[in-house]
Parts: sequence; structure tokens; C-alpha cells
Amino acid sequence: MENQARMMLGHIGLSGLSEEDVGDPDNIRKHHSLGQPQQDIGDILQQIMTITDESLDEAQARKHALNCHRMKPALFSVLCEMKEKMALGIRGIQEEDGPDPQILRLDNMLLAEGVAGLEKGGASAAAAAVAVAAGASPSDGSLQHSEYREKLAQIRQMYHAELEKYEQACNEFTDHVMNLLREQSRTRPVSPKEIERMVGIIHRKFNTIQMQLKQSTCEAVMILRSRFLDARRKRRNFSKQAAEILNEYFYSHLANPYPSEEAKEELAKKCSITVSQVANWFGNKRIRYKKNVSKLQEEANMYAMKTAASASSQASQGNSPATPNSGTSTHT
DNA sequence: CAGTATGATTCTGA
DNA sequence: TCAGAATCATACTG
Repeated sequence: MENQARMMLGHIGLSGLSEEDVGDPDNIRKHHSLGQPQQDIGDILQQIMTITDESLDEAQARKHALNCHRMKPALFSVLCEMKEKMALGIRGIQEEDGPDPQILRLDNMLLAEGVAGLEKGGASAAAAAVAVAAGASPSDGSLQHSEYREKLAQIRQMYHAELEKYEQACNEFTDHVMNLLREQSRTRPVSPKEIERMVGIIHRKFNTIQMQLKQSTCEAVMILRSRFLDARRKRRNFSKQAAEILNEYFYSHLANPYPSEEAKEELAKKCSITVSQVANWFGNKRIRYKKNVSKLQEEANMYAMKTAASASSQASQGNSPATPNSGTSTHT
């Protein structure tokens, strides 16, 4: 950081003059009386270039010597003059280009994913959104989404830690550069605009770093999300018992195999699956039955007989069936 | 390992 | 918005 700042500023600073130049006023006279201005400029440039090799203490001593030098006001005015000419070139640079659309996009994405939001609500909301996208009921969410939420929280934590680190580093660096410039303004002309410009440059640099952080965070969330959805996509056959229950209901309501919300909920509870899984099952079953009536007729008969048997046994025990047996008789 | 079964997803039309 | 239809992806079976 220290060196970077010096490198950024050193090339225009006066502190490049060597000890003998600054310490001994005669040297300046000597250089001027040599009648070889090009050689002198070369020397000075050489000295300027070696500034970065010096220790901080040396530089401080040199600066102090320079500040006390009786030629300083004259040098300062010369530098002001030079700067006036140079400033024309600097002014051409555009200052602000408004908020970066890419950063905005990334911010929105992170907000939507619950990474950049205020509290954990964002993360759970995102998890719920994933649950809805995956067609699951909210009731089965807590168990299956806990892992997702945990990972998301990890990403979130890392993101915020890094962001804070970058912000801190940016502020520290800005402070440091501003102090350096303020310090230098005693020996060379440094306008507030220039300081502002330098701060702008630093902020832009840190913004690009921040954008990279946001980009990789987005990537991580996307990977996590797709992995989570892929995991849900992995199919497990329902248990034999669940299939029995669903088939029984289907064939006993063959004339109208569209269970109501309440019926679906009950079936879901009985089969230990979600309501949407019940809906999926009925959707699949209806279409597949229709496509293959002749083949599934056998299955229909089997379930019809089974239902009849259980109904009669229940009747003999004095219990009435819980669900009406509407469709079986038409399909024998 | 190929063919089939099955749960889930996506698209379409009413 | 919902059901049907097509399709995908995986599990199961001979």
C-alpha cells in the first residue's frame, strides 16, 4: 500500500532531488551554470526515479530539508506554471460515468437470491421461492431446504465479510492517498480537484474488485441453486403402500378421478408425500390410463375387487366406507 | 444393458 | 389457473 501510493505519486513529486541538491543550495547554482541543461534534466530525472528505492526515513528527512529550503517558493511557482500547462491534458478525462449497469444487475440478482438483503428473511424467502419453483408444498420445506439455506447463509456471510474488507481497504487506501497528497501539496501544487480525481480513480479500481466479488458470489448461488434443484429432480419411486393407496382412490373414482384439495391433502398425509406429488401422480395416472385402457383394465378390476372386499368386510363390522364408490361399477 | 415404469417438468389450450 | 399432453430423467426389471 505504502509503495503503491508512492509509485502513484512519486513521479510528479519534488522529493526526487538528491541530498546534495537539496541540502546544498550551491549545487543548484552549479547545475544552472554548467550550461548543459539537458544533462541536468537527465540527472534530476535519474534522481526522481531512484526515489522509490529510498527508505521512508530518508524521504522524510529529504522532504523536511526541502520544505526549509530557501529556494522552495521559487521552485513552487515554477511547478505551478508547469502544472498550468499540463492541466489542459488532465481536464480532458471524463469524471463520472454514472452507476455501472452491470453492477446494478448483479446487485439485483444478489438481492433476489437473498444474499445482499438486510436480514435472513431474504435467504429463507429465496429458499421458499426455490421450493415453489420445484413444486413442493411449504410444509415439507424445512427439512429439505435446511441444507440449501445453510449453504446460502455461508455464501452470504462470506460475501459480506469480503465486502466489508474491501470497503475498509478502500477507505484506508483513500485516506492514505489523501494524506500523502495533502502532505505533498506543501511542496508542490496539488489542487482539491486533483485529490478528488485521485479518489475517484481509487474508488473505480475498488469497484471493479467489488464487481468481481459480486460476480463470483452470483455464480456460487447459481451453482448451489442448480445443484439443489437437480437433487430434487432425482426421482424416488413412492412406497408400495403409497402406490396402493393412490391406486385404490383412483380406481374407486374412475368416473371422476379428480380428487378435491381436501382429498389430495388426505392422500398426501396417508402416503407421506406432498400434495403436489399427489397432483402429479393423478395427472400422470389419468393420462396413462387413458392411453392404455385395455392394459390397465386388469389393474382396474383388481382394485375394484379389492375395494369391494374391504367394503363388505367393513360393512360386516358395521362400518361404512369413508369415501363414496362412484366409478367402479361402470368399468368391469 | 435395453426396455419399461414412473415421478417431475414444461408447454399448450380452454 | 388447471388439466392434458409431451417430454425428460431416473429407477426398476428381466
